[in-house]
Amino acid sequence: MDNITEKFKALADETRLRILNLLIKSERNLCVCELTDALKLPQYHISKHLNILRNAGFFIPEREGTWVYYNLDTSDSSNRRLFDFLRDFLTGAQFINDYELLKQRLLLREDGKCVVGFVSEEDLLKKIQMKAEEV
Amino acid sequence: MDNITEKFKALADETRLRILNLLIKSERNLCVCELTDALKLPQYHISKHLNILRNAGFFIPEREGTWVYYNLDTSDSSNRRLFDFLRDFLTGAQFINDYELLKQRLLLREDGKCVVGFVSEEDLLKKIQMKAEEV
DNA sequence: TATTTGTATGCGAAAATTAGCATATAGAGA
DNA sequence: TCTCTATATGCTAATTTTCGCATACAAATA
Repeated sequence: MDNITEKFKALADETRLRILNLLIKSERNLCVCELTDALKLPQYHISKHLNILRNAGFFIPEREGTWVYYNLDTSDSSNRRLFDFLRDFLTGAQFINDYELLKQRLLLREDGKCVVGFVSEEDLLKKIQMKAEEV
Repeated sequence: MDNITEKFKALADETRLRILNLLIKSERNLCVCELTDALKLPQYHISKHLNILRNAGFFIPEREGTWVYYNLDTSDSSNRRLFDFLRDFLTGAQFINDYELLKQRLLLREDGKCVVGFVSEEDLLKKIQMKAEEV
């Protein structure tokens, strides 16, 4: 299969576009549990789609302890162009909502790192409030 | 399904990328028999994929007698961006070969219109030669 | 109206993809 | 070493997509 065909096949799935949406808009690496919480899908579901995107050459994961962070691979110029292209088109309500939830979830990071595991949406607000009170 | 997801699904097939490749590079409308001959696939195969691309909003067909010409819809700005993007990435050997064959096939046009039906690759050279001798 | 030709489509089989569940792996810490 | 937590994967069923064939449709021509 042609390389570009494989890339487009990787893009032809709503979950995978939702994952890329979060990585593109947040402009930072994200760990699996953050993605899982933001998209509210089973963790194995996220892991599998991440693997498909990785095979298509969109990113290389980095392990840090038990956490694995996914970064967009912007060293490749065709990837950069594709991500720029995507950024302007991931405008649907779903994509916006996902990113809003992710931004909340990222408030729980400490020193730029994820320090909690899976957090349900209802626990998220409580934790954020607790964190705010700590300071 | 999100609109952009549908567009990417439409792009996630080698035959459909090969069709778009021909329309993008030739920068002109193409009829079904020209596409069929250039890609050397069954006519029903081409028609079905054309239909999928049409539903994704990439073009609107125009009938002229029994012929149907497919044009890229460049009135839509997101389409234009997408086609520009694609042009630079449809560089595989298959895409180049397809376009070379199409260029040959287009030599049989008269007054910018397709006037023959299906032509096998071996008949193509003969017809081109006959045409050259006519003049 | 009958025929020819270019194009489109209905339908079942085959192939590819995705979802769901259970479970495995990897690393940190007790 | 045992446990806990974050992540990955094997397997099967379900869903979706594609293929292949036959045939239908549309327009031109006789």
